[in-house]
Amino acid sequence: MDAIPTDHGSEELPQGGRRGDTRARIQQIALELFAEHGYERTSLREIAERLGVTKAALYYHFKSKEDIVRSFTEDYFDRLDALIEWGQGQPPTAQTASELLDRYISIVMESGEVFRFMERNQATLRDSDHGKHRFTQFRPRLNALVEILTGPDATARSRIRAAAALFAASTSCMFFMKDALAPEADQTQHLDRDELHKIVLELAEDLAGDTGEA
Amino acid sequence: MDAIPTDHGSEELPQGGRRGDTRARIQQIALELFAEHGYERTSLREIAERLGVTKAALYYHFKSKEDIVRSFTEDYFDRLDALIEWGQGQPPTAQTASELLDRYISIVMESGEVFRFMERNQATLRDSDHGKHRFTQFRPRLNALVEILTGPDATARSRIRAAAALFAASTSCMFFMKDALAPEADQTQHLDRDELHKIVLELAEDLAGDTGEA
DNA sequence: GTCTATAGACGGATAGAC
DNA sequence: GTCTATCCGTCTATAGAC
Repeated sequence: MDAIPTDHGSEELPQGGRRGDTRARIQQIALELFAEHGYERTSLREIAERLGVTKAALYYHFKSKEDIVRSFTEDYFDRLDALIEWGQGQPPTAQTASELLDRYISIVMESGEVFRFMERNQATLRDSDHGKHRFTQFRPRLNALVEILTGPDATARSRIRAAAALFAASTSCMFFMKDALAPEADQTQHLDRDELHKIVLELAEDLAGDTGEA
Repeated sequence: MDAIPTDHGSEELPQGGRRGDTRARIQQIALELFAEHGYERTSLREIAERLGVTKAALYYHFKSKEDIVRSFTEDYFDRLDALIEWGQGQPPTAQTASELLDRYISIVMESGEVFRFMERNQATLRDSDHGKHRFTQFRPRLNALVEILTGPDATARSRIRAAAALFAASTSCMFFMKDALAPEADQTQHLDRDELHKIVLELAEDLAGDTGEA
């Protein structure tokens, strides 16, 4: 379902294909369990069990538990950094802002479970070893994105609104992509990804676009 | 700084008053560490150390580690439930929506570290024992708040915007209350609570207010 | 590539003295 | 109300056979 970066020559799994890449299966299961029950509450034994192997096998594919996390957050941050770099090279127009938000939403939606995992394990990520490296560093990236959206000399109000646009966009995507509204809700339940993307983009634009000059 | 519910007759600590209530001091330190380093990565030994007592002492005041968490989330959810109940008793007007958002923001801001803790430990809370009880249950409460904001027959778009308003409001409050914009930012840095409250309220109203009838 | 076995550490929690 | 001492479980990680 979600794009797990294979970071080495990956063949297509033939639809539910069991045999294939153990490494990818580890990532998939780990991500799922980390997101659902939390990083620390998910033991390697648990992951191994779900895969039908033993703990020791995991260590053949990853050098540590944290390394598993790195393997899928890495890709996400690479995309984000690419977006920032792109944004910094654009003229500071409203058009640029809209496109930035559009791309940002795409990244969040395509990252699928990865973003959900990060959202739900913030405390863990912030504290972990690789938190000191270049991953998990939300804050500087958020600031960079905000600056692209508002320009360098924006008021506090503008900055807050820009940040809120990003918060709202990503959180909404996460929340409405899987958990949906309510299990028993009757109405137009199946809003597909494109529909959701459109609604969220519009909402983010409303926030980031109003610079308070009225 | 933050309102830690003392849930028994609490006297005022005389300004930095060391001696007083050990129970309250445990809550304070625990909340701080849980929020900063994560619930699971914070051991009771660590908390005890910071207080200059031993682990065993903690068990005199709380029956378990999770019980410490319960002691400060309980109050937060009580306030939220009270807000929901209030909202459900109001006429479904734009005025009600604004006031709901206003009160919601107040709750988040006054909860201080508690909300931050919950945000950063979602995975843990969702999974924990008391997650099956009445705490940590964000989802049903969010749905209730959304329904008050939009009314029962709202479009998916309206609901998403209302939810986004709540997401954006709470996250913005958290983010800009302590971590501030950027450490080295030059401009109007010290926006006080009232100023922040106002900006966030306005932004939330913009989201929740536009029902797409234009 | 996967297994068995185990090291080595640390966690939450309790008993009972003071 | 706080301490010392300890139990027991689980965890990550590694060594080495197959």
